[in-house]
Amino acid sequence: MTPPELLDRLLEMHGPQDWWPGEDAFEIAVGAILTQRTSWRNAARAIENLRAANCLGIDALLRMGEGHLQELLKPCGFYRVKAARLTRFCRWLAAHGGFPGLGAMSTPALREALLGVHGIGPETADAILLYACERPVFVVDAYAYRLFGRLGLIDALAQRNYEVVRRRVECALGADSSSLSELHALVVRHGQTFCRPKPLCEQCRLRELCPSALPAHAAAVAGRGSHH
DNA sequence: ACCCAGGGTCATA
DNA sequence: TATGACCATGGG
Repeated sequence: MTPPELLDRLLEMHGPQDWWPGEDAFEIAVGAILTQRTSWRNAARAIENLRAANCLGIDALLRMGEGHLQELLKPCGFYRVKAARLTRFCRWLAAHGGFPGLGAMSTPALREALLGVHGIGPETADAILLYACERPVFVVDAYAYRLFGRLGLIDALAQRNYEVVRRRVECALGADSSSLSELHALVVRHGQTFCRPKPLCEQCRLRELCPSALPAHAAAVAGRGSHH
């Protein structure tokens, strides 16, 4: 199974996902930082706190005290580190002239610059690049490692290598930001519904994606018959 | 009382 | 290089 085929299958199963949930580029970037190892539900609560406090903007966010910011971020967890990360990102963004100022940078240069901001790692950087800047990069997350690994789409040796997985998908799909954003959104959706950390009986769905995946578990499911 | 969630950094071996 | 600890809240 190739990434384009996977995209087609996931689209059939779940339909278009309409990502990223965010009004503008800045809000999308804020969400990318706040949802680190955190459910979107909780990240959204923190974003709504910022909006209600009229602080969902680069200048307003930089003007408020760190303590106040931490209070608003509490619902999304890790609120002290996330307040610091958000502040550092805003300072960096302001120094580059906001999102319009980023347009002059090439995608590789912009990616390196984002990775240079303390608290922004590969996944957060790529989420900002793809969904806020609409650059053609693929966002690799825990769901992607899990699903790709179970599908045998990536070899076992490279299963935890971010760059290897990212390059593989980007080469297969091409520099098409809409396909790349749709695939990442679908991988998340599929992971939240069917591709759980610990295999459950919904692996029936996984077999639809790749009949040769998980032979042992597939056999167990077949032996038990259909659930649901 | 567990496990999980749209990561990243730091200390240690 | 590769694990483990840590950050912290909310839902199932």
